[in-house]
Amino acid sequence: MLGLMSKKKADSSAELEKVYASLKQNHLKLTTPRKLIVEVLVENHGPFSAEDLQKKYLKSECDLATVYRTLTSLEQAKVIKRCDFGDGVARYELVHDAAHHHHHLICTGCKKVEIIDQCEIDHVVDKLAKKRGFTELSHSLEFFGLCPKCQ
Amino acid sequence: MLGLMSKKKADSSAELEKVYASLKQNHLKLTTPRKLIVEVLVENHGPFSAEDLQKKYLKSECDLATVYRTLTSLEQAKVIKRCDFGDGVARYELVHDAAHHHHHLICTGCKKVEIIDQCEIDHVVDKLAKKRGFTELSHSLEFFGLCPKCQ
DNA sequence: GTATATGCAAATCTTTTGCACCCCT
DNA sequence: AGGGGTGCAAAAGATTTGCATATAC
Repeated sequence: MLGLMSKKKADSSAELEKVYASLKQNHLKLTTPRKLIVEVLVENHGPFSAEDLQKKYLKSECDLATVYRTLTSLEQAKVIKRCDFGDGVARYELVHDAAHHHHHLICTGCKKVEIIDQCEIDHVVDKLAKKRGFTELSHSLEFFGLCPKCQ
Repeated sequence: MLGLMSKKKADSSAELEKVYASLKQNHLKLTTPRKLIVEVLVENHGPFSAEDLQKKYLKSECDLATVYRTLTSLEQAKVIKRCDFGDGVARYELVHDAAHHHHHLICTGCKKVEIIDQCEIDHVVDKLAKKRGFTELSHSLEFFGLCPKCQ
């Protein structure tokens, strides 16, 4: 159906190209470390901390300082967004289109992360934007609890 | 109407007593540093970081390490809750009753914090709790944007 | 060729911890 | 009296920065 490519692979490639285009728009050079990091973020479901990325996926291929600098650049380019799990560690994940907007449910016991798809917060955000004259609105919403196994 | 006390003062006293009761329930001693910190949290609208509290309200009256330890204890006793503004600093504010549940709208320019009262997230949380078998549910929700002045 | 990005090491910032002493209960 | 709480100093963990070198455009 999709020729030689699986559906998932095709999605990744398309996503990758979109990200590369964003980098170009933001005058960010397409370097090897950046390509590596973007690839991990596109192909895996995060969110990931800088250390996650470095230790699990990049090893010696990329310096930790570079990971931090790249994450900062990608966030400014709005390619990734930051998530706070309340533990003092910054985590990031890819921003997909509005349809893929989601939040997380983190078990405070085993730290497992589940995805929350249906969420009507966006309406609230829109109302706010109008009422208070704010622009560039965004929000951060995370749920915490004890999963069945950890109770 | 309220005798010698203003309405606000009376509220603070009542709130203070509630917090002291919580401390007792959690086997936490009522020490001078704790009383100072709780008083600030009850009488001022946060959220505050450990450094905010120490530099602005406590000065040399209480060591920074003690502020951190006290905030941790108060959070475990569910007297205060943590807020993440996405800058790597932990901030805390008093937990009032469910009726006073609220969130924040933080200007990414001037860092001013506004209060968001009307928010229907709690329904979503309840639905989640039932659907996925999680207990001890809580959530963190913060809004970010550029305020009219900073645009 | 030139501006930008990287690696490495050192610095910074936030938060935690060890330990001797102090003070609530 | 006794155990938790505090101050002080040192450690730990996350993130940032300076600088010389390397690389994308």
